[in-house]
Amino acid sequence: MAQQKKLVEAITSRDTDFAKWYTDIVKKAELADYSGVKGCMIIRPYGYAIWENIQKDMDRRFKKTGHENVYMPMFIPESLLQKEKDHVEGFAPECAWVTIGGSEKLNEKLCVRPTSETLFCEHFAKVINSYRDLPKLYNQWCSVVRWEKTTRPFLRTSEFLWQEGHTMHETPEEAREETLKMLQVYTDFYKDTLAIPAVIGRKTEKEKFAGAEETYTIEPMMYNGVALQGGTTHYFGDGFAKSFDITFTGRDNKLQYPFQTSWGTSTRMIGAIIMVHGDDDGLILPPKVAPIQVAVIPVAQKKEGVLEKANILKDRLLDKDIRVKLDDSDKAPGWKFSQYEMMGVPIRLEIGPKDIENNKCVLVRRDTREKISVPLENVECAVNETLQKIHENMYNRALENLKSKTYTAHSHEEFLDIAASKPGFIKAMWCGRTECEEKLKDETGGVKSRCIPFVEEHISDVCVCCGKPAKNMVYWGRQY
RNA sequence: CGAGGUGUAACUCAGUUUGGUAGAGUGCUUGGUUUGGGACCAAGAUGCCGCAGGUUCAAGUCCUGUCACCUCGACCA
Repeated sequence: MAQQKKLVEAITSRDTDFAKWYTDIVKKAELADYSGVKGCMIIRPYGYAIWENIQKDMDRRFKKTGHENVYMPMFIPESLLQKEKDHVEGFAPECAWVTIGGSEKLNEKLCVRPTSETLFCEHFAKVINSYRDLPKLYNQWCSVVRWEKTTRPFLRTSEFLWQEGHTMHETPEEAREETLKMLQVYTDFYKDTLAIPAVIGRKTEKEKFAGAEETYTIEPMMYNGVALQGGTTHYFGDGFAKSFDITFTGRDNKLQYPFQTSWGTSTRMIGAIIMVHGDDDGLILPPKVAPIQVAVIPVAQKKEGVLEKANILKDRLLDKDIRVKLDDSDKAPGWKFSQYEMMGVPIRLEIGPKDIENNKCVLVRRDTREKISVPLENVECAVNETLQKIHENMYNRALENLKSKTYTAHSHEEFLDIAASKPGFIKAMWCGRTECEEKLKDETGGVKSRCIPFVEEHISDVCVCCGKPAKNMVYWGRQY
């Protein structure tokens, strides 16, 4: 019992103070550290390894859908950024500028990219000449800078790592299809790799991306009922193409403007993993991105044969491409148990003299804490099956949380009541006017429209705010 | 940008009221005993007290300035 208490003291309980719990985990699981520049973080090896696994998986999905990786410069000349009016208005407040090179003041100041639409457009203008050059399906892995006022590790940092896809198409239909296709790629990735369910749909006029015609979003719900915009895809029409004078000769031998999309996800996903899956004992990592999938903990490791058996176990799992770590440091086993739980390692294998005697080892699941005795000859099989089960259980648990914290508001009064008392998503009808969104946000102290889902339910005939005829059913909620 | 808070060992912090040898716990190093849920004994190492000025015989402590970070708001594709 005394031991148990110590464990709990290590991290703030997530029900007591979710924000504190979050930063405790980031630090104690060694995901990231603060740096000397406000809002910038150091992504530590363990955190970066998660990002590498995310990258690997996503990149495979991008390649499979025909995309190529490129790299654009990190600086955008002011004149280039200003070519598209809505875009520059949206981003100007959060740009960082370079005004001096060496000791010389620059003739034109350079923006450190907050996103790369303008750079891609400038390049597209050069390389797209004929319908035969289309589609262009590009993606870039890089970091971007947005001068944020309030920052939090992974969720909102001044500089963050991300991928941004930029594509050009011959027709609006094809570009729209791409926009939705990539939203689906994101949704599949969240579900199949991160074990995170989400609400997906279209952003309202007020919430859409600067310069976009349509913005789509994937909105997972954190444990505490708060939404996180987990990824977005945008359909630009030919707006940027016209601003940047990107033209091609069509099949009809006439000059035309191509249709454009962009889409992005960032290291913020690591924040989502923490906040969707974690518990009071620390991180719980989805097996597919966990840098360590199995921690082998020898017990009484100085006794003859223990380390030897543990090493054999490790090698056998390595042979099956399982990411495994054998911890043979001289820390006490109990310390190691807690440590790997804190770090969210999906499976722990304990092996000690008692096990060896019986030709077994103890397999412990991080998600349920269930302990299973496994015959040594079945280890590979048991581990693989359990990893799969953990993934499914994590997804189902998160889905249950999302469902149980989604409410329906039939009236204005009910909307305000839910917003005040129940953290989560609210489904409610909306007339389509921005002023109603603003009013609801003011009245509730921050509840905003999340998205208009692809399949809308009919809750009532009128807007939950103004009582005028309703156009859409909207998901509402607070966000990070 | 507003309000509040914090800067002292690797970490968490005490010491600041009332100026007088730089502290504790954890961690780290070495040796030994241990090992199935954060072990124990012994011996060690570790300081620009955020930074810059000032007052004083004497400053972690008082004064002025400055920088950084944290929390909460406002803002945030």
